Amino acid sequence: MPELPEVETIARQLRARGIEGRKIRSVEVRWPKTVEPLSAEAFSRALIGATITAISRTGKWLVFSLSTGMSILVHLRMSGSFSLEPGSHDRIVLTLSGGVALHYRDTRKFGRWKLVADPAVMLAGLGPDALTEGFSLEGFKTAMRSHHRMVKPLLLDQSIVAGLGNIYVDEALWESQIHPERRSDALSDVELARLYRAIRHVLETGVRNGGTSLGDGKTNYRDVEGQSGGHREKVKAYGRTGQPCERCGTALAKTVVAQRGTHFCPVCQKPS
DNA sequence: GAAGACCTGCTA
DNA sequence: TAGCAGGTCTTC
Repeated sequence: MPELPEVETIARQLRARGIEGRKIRSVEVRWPKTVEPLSAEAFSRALIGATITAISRTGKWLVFSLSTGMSILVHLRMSGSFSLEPGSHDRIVLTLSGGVALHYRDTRKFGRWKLVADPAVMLAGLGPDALTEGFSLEGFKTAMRSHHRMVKPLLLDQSIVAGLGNIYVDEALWESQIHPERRSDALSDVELARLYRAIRHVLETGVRNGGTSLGDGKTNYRDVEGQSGGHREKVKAYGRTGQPCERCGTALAKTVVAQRGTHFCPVCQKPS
């Protein structure tokens, strides 16, 4: 569930809650498959005594830098979240100095924690993070034109741009009025520029609003404070099937593109 | 490309 | 009860 804005919100909140600078006193791995590539025991041993020196984000990855020189890369996948309070579905619990406990919660158990010596190696397969300088209009145009693929699955491909997921891709395509099944190399200069701006805009707006969560069930995205994110009212396309397009009033449609639910305006976002 | 795997829980 | 979910990887 979490995409770039949700992961960024979590990183900021963990920093604001003073997780940086704390020492790891104990580690409880309740779902061993969450941890890679070590066994739960070896993983725990490697963490105990280390201090979390910094928390950052690249694409959808959270990076915990440790005083040992190692880093923990955390990918939340579909249902991962963090809390300072215990809850159901806690898969890893870190007890930190100062009486703080960090609870990693993950209902569906898809999330992964990787202990690595050099995060750059793991993150090397990613394209530029969508909210950094490295994500340039020229680079984006080149990447899109070097493939002959439908634009939606290409935007979901983290090696092109890192950070987009199903919600924000639908939002960016709606905003730039591009049909999700258009071929990436058939987009005009103007369309690519519009898409580039839309990507940055929807992600920045998502971050500003603290992320997006639809519905109310507990499988939805939650930030560190347990909140569902204020961006849900701002969504223009995702999950709005049958509701009027804010530009033209046409009922928004839902289809499946590359096995992903896809929301779009059949009038504003014309195929080919 | 598509389909299955990895998982659980909510909705229709 | 079947179908669906914000992600990614593997195997056709």
